[in-house]
Amino acid sequence: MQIEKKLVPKLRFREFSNDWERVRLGKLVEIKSGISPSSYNFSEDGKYPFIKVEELNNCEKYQFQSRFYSNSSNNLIEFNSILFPKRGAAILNNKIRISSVPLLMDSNMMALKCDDSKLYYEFLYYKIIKEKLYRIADTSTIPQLNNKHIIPYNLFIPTLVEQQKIAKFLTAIDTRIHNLEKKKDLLEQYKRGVIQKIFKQELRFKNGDGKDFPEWKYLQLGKLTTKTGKKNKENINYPIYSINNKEGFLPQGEQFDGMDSNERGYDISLYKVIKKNTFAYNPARINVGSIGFSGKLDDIIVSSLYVCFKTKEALEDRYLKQYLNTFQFNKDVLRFSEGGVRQYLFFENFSKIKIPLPNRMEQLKIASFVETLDKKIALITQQIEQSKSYRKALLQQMFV
DNA sequence: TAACCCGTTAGTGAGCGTAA
DNA sequence: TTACGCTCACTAACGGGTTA
Repeated sequence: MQIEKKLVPKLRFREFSNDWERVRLGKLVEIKSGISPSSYNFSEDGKYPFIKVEELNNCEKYQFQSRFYSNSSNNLIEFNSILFPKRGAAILNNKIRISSVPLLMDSNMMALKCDDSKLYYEFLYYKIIKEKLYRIADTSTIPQLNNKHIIPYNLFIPTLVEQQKIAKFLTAIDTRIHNLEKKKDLLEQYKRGVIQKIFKQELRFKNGDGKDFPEWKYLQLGKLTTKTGKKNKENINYPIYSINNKEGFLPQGEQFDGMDSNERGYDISLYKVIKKNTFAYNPARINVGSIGFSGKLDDIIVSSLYVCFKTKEALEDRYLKQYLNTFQFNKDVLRFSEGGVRQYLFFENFSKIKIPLPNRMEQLKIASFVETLDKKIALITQQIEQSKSYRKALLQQMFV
């Protein structure tokens, strides 16, 4: 006997009980593709924002920050349309947004305008987020989505009232995530401001007796650090690490598509061995923040091009770690970098950078203070992740 | 014939290797 | 140590072919 699949989601509001209806998406939406920017005359007083795939990275569900505006109403996308990329890797990243105003868009994007009497646009928005664009798209060469994928796509929908209720519930969770992200932004801004004040000595700590700490010295990093980086001459299979500008030290396999230099057949006997509590940076990338601190990582190796160093007794690692994130340090990196097409900061010039040096007790006070802010930021980040997991679970269970 | 599709090329950023 | 080139991933944009 064939058991008919019940057409209702696992998780549902109590007041609804009807089966969901199977429909073809093509019958409920108007599909629009964007067109090439060469078709528009952009001007500062243009009425309509022009959105490219790139803009989807830095915008929120409804908010866009366009760099281009045009008065052309050619191929205008109505507000409350669902926007997403139709070509390229952005499909894999599932970047879906809703237009809050009429706008223009690039040829690599697509928009769906719902028939409001049958399909609530925010319900469709969450449905596509749940289904994921790449599952609908062709992914043979460059991922792409066309009308042929949208028109025959079958989905199950409840009544309009239930659609709205589901969408509003999920929107409330999105709002919570948005507020937490805003809070995190503010805290990060505050941290930047406070760090600036501390290093300009507009804000000073007192010692345990409530008295002022001694005046700061200003010393070159060459006097406060020692270059390290013994070669892996014995060709030992130490774990191989990279350093990137977001996470610092990172297993190289994670940075490069699951393959590290050893697996690629490179000569790791030239690599440098990193011990605990060592700083390392890429001299061609330190200008974008590619510097890391090994902390508890011990006996790992990095590419021969990295500059590695340890701090001397007068300089606390925790203090230096915070100072490396300051505007002043980044400014000095640019000032002391050399080169033609590409800028480099090798140890010789790195050593010339002067940094403010409080006594060790004050360095630790400063580090502890900033680390407290870091902990708060980490806590909010964790709350954001939890909310996102909750949202993901709901998306799985509230749709058929 | 306009709209759509999609192959292709150019450009950019990030990270690393290696010859001189 | 230094400078350049390579690879990979990604986006922007053009433009010729196809389709409705």
